[in-house]
Amino acid sequence: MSDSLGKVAKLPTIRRLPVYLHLLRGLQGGGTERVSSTYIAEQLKLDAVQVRKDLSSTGIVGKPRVGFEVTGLIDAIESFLGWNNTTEAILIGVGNLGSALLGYAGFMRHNLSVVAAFDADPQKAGTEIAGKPVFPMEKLANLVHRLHIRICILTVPAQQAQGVVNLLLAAGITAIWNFTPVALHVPAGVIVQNEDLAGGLAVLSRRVRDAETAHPPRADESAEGGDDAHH
Amino acid sequence: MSDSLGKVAKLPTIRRLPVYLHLLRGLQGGGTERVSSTYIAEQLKLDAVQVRKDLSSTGIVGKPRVGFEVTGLIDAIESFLGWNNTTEAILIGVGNLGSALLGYAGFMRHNLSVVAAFDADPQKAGTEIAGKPVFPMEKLANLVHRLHIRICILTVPAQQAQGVVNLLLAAGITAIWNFTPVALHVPAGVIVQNEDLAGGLAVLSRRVRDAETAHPPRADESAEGGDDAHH
DNA sequence: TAGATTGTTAATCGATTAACAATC
DNA sequence: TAGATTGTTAATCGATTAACAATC
Repeated sequence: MSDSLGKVAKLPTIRRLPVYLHLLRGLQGGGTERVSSTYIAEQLKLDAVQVRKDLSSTGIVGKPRVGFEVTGLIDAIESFLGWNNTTEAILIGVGNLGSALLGYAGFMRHNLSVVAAFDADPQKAGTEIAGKPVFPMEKLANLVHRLHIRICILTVPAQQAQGVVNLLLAAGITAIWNFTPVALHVPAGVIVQNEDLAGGLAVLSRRVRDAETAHPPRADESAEGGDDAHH
Repeated sequence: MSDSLGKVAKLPTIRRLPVYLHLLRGLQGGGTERVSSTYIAEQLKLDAVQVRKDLSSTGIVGKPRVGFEVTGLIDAIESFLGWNNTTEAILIGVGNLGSALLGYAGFMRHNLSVVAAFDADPQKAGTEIAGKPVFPMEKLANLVHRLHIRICILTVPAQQAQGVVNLLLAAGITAIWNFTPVALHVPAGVIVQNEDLAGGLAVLSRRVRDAETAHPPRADESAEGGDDAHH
């Protein structure tokens, strides 16, 4: 039963699928009809075997000697991710990041549609951001029930994260895309997907620091570094 | 030499460090002086051994029976990530996401300071967003050189990504935090850190889809799904 | 001392990479 | 057919988890 809509795919594979999708859409726009795993691997700096394995987990099969049909691949990936039919979501916390995500065109291309936003600040209620209405928190439960919303994008300040999540759970939300740095407490069966910008920044910072240790910056800049980093 | 500022740490470990940091800062704010790996593991839903291994890669040592000093841990993690002295960066592409990141307070807490933004749209030049000046692309090379900037946050449309990266490379940028879905082409030695929102959304989408397959939604909503997902 | 906690070494698990058979 | 490409099975690599010794 769990295989009826595609094989089981590993998390790293799923993360790579949107990258394939982006490349394939470009090819499709340019009129290309078939593509080989070798070509995809070159373009994305991946291993060709990995590409084939990733693609095969969506259920698609290629033709030896020929490659894959671009359109078929796009359909397979979209279908595998559930991106072929629109899912509605709400967003909570209309600060900098929340406002940006409201206007982020990428979501619609991925068929996630944010239908409403909420904020604890009563000043924000009644306004619109990127064409999306902002409501006070009191309206949350009612709207979620009425529209059968299951997904919430969480962009509130860290201190309020768990409190808001409790409201979401009470309202019937079953999946949370969590942009806060908080480990949310939810009952079994509720999906929490942590989107950790700080984690990415940490990796970047460390790589920059490693590179500087290997090749120290020019002497005319020495005032900036080299002070207390040694423990 | 490569060990002088901490042991080598795996990428997953580095990604987790900011999560520890957030918890520890909360503890510090509450006046807690010491903490055990067991407690941290409970709070963050991690394995205690993993917590100890992660922490030990920053160079810190705990005391058996006692635990770790909160302040010492914070210092060790910040120092390990290079977050104890401010690094200056620029941002290119002041759209929705770019604007949000300009105002994203999280960066300052992590000691990355965005000093200027750039945009190809001449209408945006001369304005300020979140207190940060927006310049036309022509000023890029000059400012990067003058301020010895090495890090760039890239939030331009996908089509323009590689072209802008070429400008960045010419200007002397050596590290790019890439928010576009494009596999950037850079020479060896230049750091590219891909921050892939679509990847996170893909994982969320797939998990939601899996959950729905296991426990289908109520019958009164059947119009929404179950159409063409079967291959 | 006894007991709790750290830190390390070994075992397991999962993902990537390599080798190769299948096929158009 | 010959050759290129797919897809799978085995081997390697890396990260997590488990077992246990060290220590305050």
